[in-house]
Amino acid sequence: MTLDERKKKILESIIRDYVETAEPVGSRAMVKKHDLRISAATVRNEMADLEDMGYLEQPHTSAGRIPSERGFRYYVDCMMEKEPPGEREYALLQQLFEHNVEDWEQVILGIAHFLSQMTRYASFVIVPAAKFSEFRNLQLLPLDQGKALLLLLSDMGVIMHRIISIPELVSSQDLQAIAELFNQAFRGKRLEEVKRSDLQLIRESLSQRRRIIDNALEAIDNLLQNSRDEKVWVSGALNILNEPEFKDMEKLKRILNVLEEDDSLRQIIPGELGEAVDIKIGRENSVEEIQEMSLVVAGYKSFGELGKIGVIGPVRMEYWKAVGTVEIVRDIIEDYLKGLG
Amino acid sequence: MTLDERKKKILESIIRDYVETAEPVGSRAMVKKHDLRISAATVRNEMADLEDMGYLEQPHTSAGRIPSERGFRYYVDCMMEKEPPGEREYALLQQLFEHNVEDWEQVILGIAHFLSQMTRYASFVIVPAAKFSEFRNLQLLPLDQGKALLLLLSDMGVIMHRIISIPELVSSQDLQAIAELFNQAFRGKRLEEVKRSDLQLIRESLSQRRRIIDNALEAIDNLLQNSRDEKVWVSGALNILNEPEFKDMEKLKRILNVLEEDDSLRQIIPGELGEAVDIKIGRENSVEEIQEMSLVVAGYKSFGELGKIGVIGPVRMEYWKAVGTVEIVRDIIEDYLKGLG
DNA sequence: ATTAGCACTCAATAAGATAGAGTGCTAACA
DNA sequence: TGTTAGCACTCTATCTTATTGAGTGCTAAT
Repeated sequence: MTLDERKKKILESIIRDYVETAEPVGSRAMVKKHDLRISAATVRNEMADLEDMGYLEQPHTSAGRIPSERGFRYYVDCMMEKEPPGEREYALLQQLFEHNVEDWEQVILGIAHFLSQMTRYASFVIVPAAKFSEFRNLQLLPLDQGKALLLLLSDMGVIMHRIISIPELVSSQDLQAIAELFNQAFRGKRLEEVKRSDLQLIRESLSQRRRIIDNALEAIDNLLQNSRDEKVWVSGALNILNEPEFKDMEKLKRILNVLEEDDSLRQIIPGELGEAVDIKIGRENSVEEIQEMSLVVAGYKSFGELGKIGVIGPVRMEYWKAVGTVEIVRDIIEDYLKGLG
Repeated sequence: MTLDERKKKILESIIRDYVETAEPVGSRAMVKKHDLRISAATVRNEMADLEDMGYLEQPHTSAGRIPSERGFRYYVDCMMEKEPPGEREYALLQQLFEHNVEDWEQVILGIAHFLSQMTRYASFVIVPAAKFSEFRNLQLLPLDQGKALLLLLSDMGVIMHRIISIPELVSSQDLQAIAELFNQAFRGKRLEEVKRSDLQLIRESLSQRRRIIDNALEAIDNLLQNSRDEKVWVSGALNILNEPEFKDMEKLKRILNVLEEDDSLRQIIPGELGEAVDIKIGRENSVEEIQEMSLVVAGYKSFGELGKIGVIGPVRMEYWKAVGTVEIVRDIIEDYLKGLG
């Protein structure tokens, strides 16, 4: 289904006006604003056509037109030119790396935060689950008075550190020996492959020093159970307070609650992502609570796994800006992570 | 200024009704509800007195009365009996410690989260700045391919871990020697006392292996600069969406924004705290944006420093519940932290 | 194919009417 | 002297009714 140039022009004008004002767009006002060289009556005819085709809709008979979700979809697929962020924003984004003090998760979080500020929509990041990363190294370091630091490293960096208690009389060599046991058993394995039965095996193979082993095992076991899932972060959720479509308190509550709950978000964000930025408009989302919102998501490679970053905003979204910005941010993250390897 | 029994009873009734309904309380309805054994007319007289004394106010001449901030203050100071959480909640709270996998900051965060669920207000925690903790141990562990793990421990646990790059040909003994240098210089010092000049000193005293030292120093220096401040966490901020006094969107925005910004919160929460739970009602708060809210805060001892935990809600707050709950939660946190030592 | 003109529609706003909860005051009562 | 019933009055919230104005669809002329 392809539209002639004039219809396209009109659809685009309506979309841009509507995105800006959140009000239905009338024929007269539109002709004036964009000074198209046709009359309002002609525009009305074209609008009626576009409505028949399903690209526009009318809140009520005597109101202007607003783009339907299908209208947005057509625009996004066939007409949109993405708009990368300006020089100034780009420079600010780069600055985030100058004081590179944080660990990489923190850096990505910072980037996501900035993404929400640039777009004025809520942003989210999904960091792949640590369970997919590769076991590198387990360390047991003696601390004072019957305590030791258990340290677990994978190719993603430090995955866990926890202070465990040990008998008073264990030597640092003993600890190293125990750690070595873990290392031999697990080196190169993915964390998800480390099963409880493996843990059990180690326990049995080394029955002396049982207390240390037990404590270490318990910590690791807990880690494996609790960190199975990828991490989800949202920032700038309050941006939706500025959108007129959410002036209704009930709607607002529903949506903010969804944005606050990790589990809901995991469901919302598409599982598979291609190279290109993915857009879900309104009811294209399967989760009911956010069928009045749109998603713009990009995937990034993180230690061989798929991470995700994007924004979530009203259907009446500046897709051109959102797509341009998310894309750049994705590229920057990938570059950064590549630099870490 | 003390009130006779009847006035107290009336003030309390008004407060409880108003807290529950958020509506002005009229004489007739009140007499019926609480079946006081006096007539509405008498109550009206008493109300007029209480209004003269400044404990009640009238939104407009023909409305009922609502408690003034001073009224709440009187109630809180002279009449209130705090109400600890029920058995069931207490049990749930205890459960939080069963799967004690997290590090202690995470545990405290979990407790604060639970606090917001119990009270239905926003809760906050302030964790004292790491700069006050005592340097214990610096470790440099070799990883693969020109990388090492820098680990900084204080009495508060692991303060920092960061992967730094090192020349390919450094032995594990070399790393240990370097770490030992830091340890001798800093052991027992408070982090806040470690000055840049000290760092400089180490750098000069060991000019070979400069690259490792430089990288380590930079990481530490960054840490010292960036972790100066205490950490603030808020949870359950969305609870205020349920309060009728914040149905106005502008008010809501202002308040949620304050709750989201660490710096604003730091200003809001009183710096000094005694043994008892501290209550700030409405305009007793100095920060303008939250002068329609009340604070209930308790301090807890954390590694010798003062941490804070509490709730923030509308002036029309169930102070009795809030105080009871915050107090219990504070005690539980202190017990927990004591157990860590 | 385009456009001017006109009757019609409908939400949003304003203006007026009503109801109801609550007060303050007065006078009677224990 | 403290308490209470009664009553006139006040004021908001709500409901009704008009009015306005932006916008449409249709028809006829260009």
